[in-house]
Amino acid sequence: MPDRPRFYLTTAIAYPNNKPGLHTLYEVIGADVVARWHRMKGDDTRFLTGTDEHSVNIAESAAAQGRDIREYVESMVELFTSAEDELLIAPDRFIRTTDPDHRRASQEMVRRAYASGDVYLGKYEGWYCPNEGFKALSDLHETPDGMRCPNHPNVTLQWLTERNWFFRLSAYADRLLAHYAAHPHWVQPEYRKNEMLAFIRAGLEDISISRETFHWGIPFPIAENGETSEREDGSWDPEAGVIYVWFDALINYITGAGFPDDPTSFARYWPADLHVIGKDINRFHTIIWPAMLMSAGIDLPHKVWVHGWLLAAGGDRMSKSRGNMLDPSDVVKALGADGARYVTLREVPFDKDAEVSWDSFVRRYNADLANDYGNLVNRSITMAGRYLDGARPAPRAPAEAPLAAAWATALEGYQRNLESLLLHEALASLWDFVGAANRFVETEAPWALAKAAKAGDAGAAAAEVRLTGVLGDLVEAVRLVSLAVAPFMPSIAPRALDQLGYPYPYAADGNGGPPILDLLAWGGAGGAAESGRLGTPSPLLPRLDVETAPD
RNA sequence: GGCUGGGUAGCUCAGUGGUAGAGCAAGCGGCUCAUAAUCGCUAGGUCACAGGUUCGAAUCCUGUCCCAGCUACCA
Repeated sequence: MPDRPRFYLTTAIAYPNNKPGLHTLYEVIGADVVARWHRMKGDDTRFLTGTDEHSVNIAESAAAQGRDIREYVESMVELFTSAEDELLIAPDRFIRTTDPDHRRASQEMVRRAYASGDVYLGKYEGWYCPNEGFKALSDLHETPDGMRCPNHPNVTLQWLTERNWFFRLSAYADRLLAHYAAHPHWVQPEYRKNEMLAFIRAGLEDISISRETFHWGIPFPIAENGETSEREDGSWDPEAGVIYVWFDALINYITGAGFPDDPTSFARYWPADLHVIGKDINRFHTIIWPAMLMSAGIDLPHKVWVHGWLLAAGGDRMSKSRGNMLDPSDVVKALGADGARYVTLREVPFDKDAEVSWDSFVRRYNADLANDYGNLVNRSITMAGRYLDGARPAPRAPAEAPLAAAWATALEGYQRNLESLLLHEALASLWDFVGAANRFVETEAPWALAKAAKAGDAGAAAAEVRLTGVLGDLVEAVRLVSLAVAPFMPSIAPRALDQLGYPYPYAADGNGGPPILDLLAWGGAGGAAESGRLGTPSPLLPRLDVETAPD
């Protein structure tokens, strides 16, 4: 379907060293919502998540456990794919840097940079921890006894020099600044862009892009003499070393689009519309990565969105070692996958950090999902079913339905905020409408109308008409909200539609079905709207006991 | 240390010169369709602190205190 707009988005690939916490998955949940929204809009959507599996630390962790690296990595990656499954994350591809096509992509990018004259042989010098390898200066402490690594305070560090390939990042400062000037919104939020601009203006140094002290990585494709390091039997000369981190990890975004094996796919999906990343890797994505692409003659992604973090009480960063992280499995167990997705994205603004806690999640779930939305669905279907004998009432025309105007406002805000990645604001817009629908019930008091309709007096017929109209509007409101929120709550949406007696036209990942904006018009249920019967009401999002907590 | 952003109701935050706002949590009342739900009302703030400009400052200026981010090779 070449006519459909395409939308390609990615998350940062995860480093599979531990079972992921909810703070790690936050980015993937947010990106999954965006992907589902585009799929439901009818865009040809490609969504990439994955794992970054090469590093000396991974190799050493495997060795420490006496396990084969590949077997070890398989087991670690499984933790990530199963966590994504639990949270209903639906990537079109889960890319692994150990995938064969990724190796080819990474090597091709090195070759291109070399061909552009941006790769040269030099020396990397730095503090070397015998237990851990080269250490960044920022990770070390200076003590009276010399430099020490925090993980091994009793080990004396050595200053070592290693032969290394370098990438001429320093040559790209002006071109990067020009790109920032020509595309003022390409890094968002704004303050994240400004940090990078300040960094570029301060001057860029070249970066090393190979290592010869460890071998768990993609073979560096170029030998010292500038020829290929591939040998006649197809193996790679270990003397050439391996590609170091950024020319490996960052490449995944183009591998995932089809580079270099599938030029047709690559032309279709690249440049990416959106990279969603965390603030800790901003520099790599908005300085190094664009320079690498420029060197290779490849267009730059349209937008990089830098999100913040979930913080523990007191503003501490979450981590396994601090013991303050939320286990996604616990949250899913308590709130359901839909509830976990909703509260995470509602409690944490997608452009800032926020403190979260088990209590704040439960409070948000109960207030928004159980009380406001879930109860609205339940009371609406119960009343319509009881007062109209199960026939689904049709909504009134927009001009006669007070809720239709409120919906237009809500949908506009929802869509605008969703498209600009303010996911928390998008939900707030939708929930304004949920509030309006609950107030509408109080104002119209369908139970009183139902009584009047049965009174058998002069007003009964009018009351009957009004009752049907009110309930029709209400049922329509529930349909609209439930469908609109589907990117956030992908398994609740079809259940809500089913209780309303509507079919759910989308696949589990949001593909297929008509463009969602058609269905989100007031009265826009299409052929399915014309007649039908209501399903059986059943609480979708049961209220939680506030005492519920893990452990 | 330098640069940037921020400190407003119990909690999370909006509010950039003109009588302090929202949501949640709390209290009271109404209603009964509903998941002890929902609707309405109430309470609660010397807007970090100290000066200054102004008829008037949460909002502008100066200083102080506190917090966060950035300040290059970790995945």
